Amino acid sequence: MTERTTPKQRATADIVARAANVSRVAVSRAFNPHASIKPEKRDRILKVAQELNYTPDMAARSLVTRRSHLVGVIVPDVCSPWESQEIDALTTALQGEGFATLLFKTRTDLSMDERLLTYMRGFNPDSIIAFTENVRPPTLARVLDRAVPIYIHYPNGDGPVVHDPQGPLFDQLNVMQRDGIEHAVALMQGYGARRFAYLAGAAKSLASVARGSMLKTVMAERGLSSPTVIAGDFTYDTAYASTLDLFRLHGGADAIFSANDVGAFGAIDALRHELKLRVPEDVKVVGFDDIAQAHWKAYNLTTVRIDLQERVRALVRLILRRLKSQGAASLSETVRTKLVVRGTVR
Amino acid sequence: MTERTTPKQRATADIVARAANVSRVAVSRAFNPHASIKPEKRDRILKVAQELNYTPDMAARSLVTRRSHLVGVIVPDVCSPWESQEIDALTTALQGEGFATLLFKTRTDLSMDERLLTYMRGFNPDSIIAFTENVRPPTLARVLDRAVPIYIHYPNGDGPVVHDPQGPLFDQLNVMQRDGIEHAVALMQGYGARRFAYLAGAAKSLASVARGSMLKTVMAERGLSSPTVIAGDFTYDTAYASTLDLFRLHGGADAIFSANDVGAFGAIDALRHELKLRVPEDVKVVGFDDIAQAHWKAYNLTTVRIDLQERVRALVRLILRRLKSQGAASLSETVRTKLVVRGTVR
DNA sequence: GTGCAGAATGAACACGTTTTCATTTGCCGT
DNA sequence: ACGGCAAATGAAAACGTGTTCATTCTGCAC
Repeated sequence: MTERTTPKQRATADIVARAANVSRVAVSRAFNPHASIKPEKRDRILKVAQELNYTPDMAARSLVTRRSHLVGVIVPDVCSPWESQEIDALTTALQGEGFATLLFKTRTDLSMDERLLTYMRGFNPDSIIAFTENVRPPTLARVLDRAVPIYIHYPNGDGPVVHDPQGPLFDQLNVMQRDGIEHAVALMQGYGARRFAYLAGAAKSLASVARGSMLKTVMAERGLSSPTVIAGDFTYDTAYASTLDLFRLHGGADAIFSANDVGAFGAIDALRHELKLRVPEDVKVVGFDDIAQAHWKAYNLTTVRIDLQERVRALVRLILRRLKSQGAASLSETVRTKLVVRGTVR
Repeated sequence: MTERTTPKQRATADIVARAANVSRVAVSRAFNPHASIKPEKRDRILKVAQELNYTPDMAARSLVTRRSHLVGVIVPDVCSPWESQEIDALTTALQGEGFATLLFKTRTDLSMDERLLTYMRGFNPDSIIAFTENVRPPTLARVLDRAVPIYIHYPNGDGPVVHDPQGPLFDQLNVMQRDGIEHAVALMQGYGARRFAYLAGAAKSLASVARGSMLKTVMAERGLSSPTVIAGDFTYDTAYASTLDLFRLHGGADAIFSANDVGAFGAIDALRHELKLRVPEDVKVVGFDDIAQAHWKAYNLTTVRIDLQERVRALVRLILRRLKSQGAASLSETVRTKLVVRGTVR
C-alpha cells in the first residue's frame, strides 16, 4: 500500500520469503499454479510479493525449467504489411499464453546467415517460426537443439500434408491455396479475361512458387493457356517496373494475378498512372493475402485471403502442443484460403 | 568437420572444456573478447566449440552478468507502417550490436496494462523503448528496476531539451519538429492555401499534440489564422471519415496537415473518391513520417520526414551509452525533421 | 485414541555461466 | 642466474530459481 521502501536492490525470492516469514521454496510454489501449497499461504505470499514489486526472474527460471517462454520469429522485412500483421497477431496471441516474441531479421537478400541462427540459439527459444523462405527446417534443426521449428508448407496438389521424411523433426502448418485461386480464376474468366499474367514474388520463395504452379494447374483445368510469368520480389517498386515491362516488351495481359497484395498495388499504379489503362475495365487484378490496405479506396483490391486469426491460432496451437508433449512425432495444422471480392475485377 | 556425433544433449561449457582438455573457465574466457587468454588456446577452444555446436547460454550468462542482451520494445500496433519500419531498423541495428528485440503489444485502446510491464520485467531487458504514448517514464521506472527507459520527446518551443526533474531516471530522444512543419506551411501558403485543417492523431498521443501545437505556432507567425482541428487516431479509416465530416459539416479547407502519413492517405482517398475534389489543385495535403508508401504513385505524398536511420542510430547510441556507464545521469540525443516535396502540394 | 493416506513443508541440490582471487607461468632487463 | 612484473590459469563462489526427497502436519475413518 504505502511505497515508502524503494529498494535499489532487485527483490528476489529470498527477500520475499524473509518478509513473509516463509521458506524460499514456498515463494516459488506460490508462483507455480500446480504446486501444492495452502491457499491462504499462497495469497499472503503473493500479496507481500506485490508490495515488494517482485516477479520471478525468467533467466533463472528457464535455467532449471528448460523453458524460456520465448518464441523466436525470423523475418526478412518487418515492414512488409503481411509480415507485420502476422507478427502483430502472433505477439498478441503469444502474450496471452505467457510467451514473449523474440524478433530477428535476416539479411535483405533473403540469405540466411548461419551465424544468426547460432546467435539466436543462445537465447534458447522454446519454438521457432521462420518467415524466410530459404531457411529450411533441416538447417534450423541442425543449429537449434532444444526447439522444434515450424515449417510453413504450401501443398501443390490436392493432398494437404507432406509426410515426414526420416530427417530432422519439425512441425508443419499447411496453407491450402487451391480454393481461393480457383475462385479467382473463375471470376476473372467469367468477366472475359483470357490472357493471364502471374506476377511472381521472390524467386526462392516457396509461397510464390506454389501459388504460381497452382495458378497454372487451375487455369489448365479450365481450358486456359499458361500465364505469362513476370519476375517480382513482393515489393511495390519491382512490381511496378515488371508491369511496365510486361506491357511494353511482352505483349501485355488482360488479367494479372499477383503473388501478394503489395505487388498488386504496384501493378495497379503502373497500369493507371503510367500505362493509362483502366482497372478493372482494361485489366483485371487479383492479389494475395488480404492485408489491411487492400480495402483502401485507392486500390479496393480483390484478393485471396488467408485468414490471419485462424492462421495465428493454428501456429499457437502447434507451439503449445509441442511444449506439452516434448517427445511427440511431427505435428501439423491446416488453414484455408478464400477469395474476397472487391473492385479490381469486374 | 565430420558431424558424426549428433549429441541429443545440449553442449555446455563443461563438455567443450573436456573435449579441448582445458578448464571450463578457459572456455568462458574464449568467448569473452576482453578476457586474458593465450590466443592459440582461444582459437583451439573456439574450434572445438564450433564442432560441438556450442554457444554460451544467454540465460545462465545474464544471471551472473546482469546483462540480458534483450531490448524491450512496447508497441500498440505492429502493423502501423511507421512503427513497423522503426521496429525493422531498430532490430537490424540492435542485432549488429549483439542485442535481440523483445516485442510486446499493448492493448488496442492504448491503455498500458501494468500487468504487462510486470510480466515484461521478468525477462530483465537491458533497455526499454515504449512507442505507446500514454506510458510515461515514471510508470516504467517504477515497475522496471534494472533498465532505464527511453523517453521520446517532442519539444514544443525552441528549446530542444527538457531538463530532468527530481523524479525517476530516464533517457531522452528529442525529435525537433519545427523545421519540417515550418517548411510545409510556407510551401502550402506559397501555393495559395489559407484555410488550414489539422488532422490529429490519437487524442492522448504526445506526438500528435506536439505537432498540432507547433503547426498553430508556425501559422500564427506567418499571419495565418488557427487551423480547424479534426479528430483522428492515426488510422486510414478514421482519417477518411473525419475528412468527410470536415467538408460536409465544418466548412472544408484548402490545405490539410495530417499528424501522420497513413492519415494523409485516408484524407486523400476521401477527397478524391468520395468528395470528388482534386489533390493538390483543390486541396493540398501534407503528411508526417515519410513512410515507404508515401512515394507510391497513388498518393505521391509531400510529407515531413523523420530520418529513420538517424533516429535509430540515436536510439542505439542511447542504449549503448547507458550500458557503458550504468550510473550516469540522464542522457539525451536529438534528431531533426525535413520536408520531402512530392505531388500533393502544388 | 490410533492408524493412515495425502497434503504441505523445507534442506539440499541442480541449472550453465561469469567473476573473484590466489597461484603459476612466461618474459624481460640487469 | 636472478628478481620482478605482467599475463595466464584454475578452484571456488556466486547469480536466482525449480525440483527432488525425506520429513512433518492435517483430517478422517475405525
